[in-house]
Amino acid sequence: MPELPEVEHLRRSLAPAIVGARVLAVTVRRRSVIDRGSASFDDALLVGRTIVATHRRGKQLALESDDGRALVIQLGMTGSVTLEHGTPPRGMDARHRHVLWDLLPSAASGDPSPAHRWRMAFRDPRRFGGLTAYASLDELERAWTVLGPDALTLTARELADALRDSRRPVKSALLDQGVTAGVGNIYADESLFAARIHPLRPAGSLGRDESTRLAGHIRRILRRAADRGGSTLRDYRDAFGQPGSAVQTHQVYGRAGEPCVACRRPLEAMQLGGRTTVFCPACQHLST
DNA sequence: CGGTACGCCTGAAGGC
DNA sequence: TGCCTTCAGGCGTACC
Repeated sequence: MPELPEVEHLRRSLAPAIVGARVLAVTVRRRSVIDRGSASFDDALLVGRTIVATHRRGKQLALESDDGRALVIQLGMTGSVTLEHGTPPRGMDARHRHVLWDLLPSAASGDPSPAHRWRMAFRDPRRFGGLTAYASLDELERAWTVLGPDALTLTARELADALRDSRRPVKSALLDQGVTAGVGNIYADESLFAARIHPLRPAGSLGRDESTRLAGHIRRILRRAADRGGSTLRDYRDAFGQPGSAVQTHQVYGRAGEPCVACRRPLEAMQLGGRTTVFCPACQHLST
């Protein structure tokens, strides 16, 4: 389930290959995954344009074209973007490959013969993800105003400001993309465990030292996971089909009933806002 | 405001 | 082996 580290690693693996590349053509297999606004499919999907940059805010990935358009890719639960040269890798069953771009890398700009073409594929079996087209970077920026500060660079002050005056459980606040963008179920549990804060703690009850500690752990855990290529539970793959290894560093997620790495008592699971939440009832405190 | 539930979707996994 | 149920959860929306 892609969260910020998975999207950031995908961006890093994608960017060197697609920045500078020209979109020669696009194949749309399933129109419903695309929100193109008033644009045509070709315009929305950057046909004929050169990709000049990649951007990311939270879990959203954006491709910027040379005419100032932006295409946002959201992976949802099971989305992936892969780069292929020739035939698609095994396991990429066709019915979930919704959009295919034929790309001509900048290095081959003078020779558009098939030997130099790459194909970028958006695949998403469950279709919780999708593509959204923006006619300008201003429009993209406006859309992103609903997102809080990016979790990878979240400051203690930003987190404290966002949590203040809120009585909802701190984990619910972390999952709110308007509080900070990029934290999902896995890294919310991991960050709260690292900070020794109980998921049910009212967000506004965190002391200054606690919110500072929490912000630090969020940044550190997300950065390390991104550097490890993200958490591959089942679906996640980077642009070249490689899984990430961050799962090995998880201390609570997926470990309910197993001993806490700190105190050896069994980790507990509960439902919070419909999400499975794993925590250590001994190490993570319900009050200051 | 917050919380709860639901719908969207498919595939993996477990029970029988 | 195969059928059925349950679970996974990002995100938008309805409703209390």
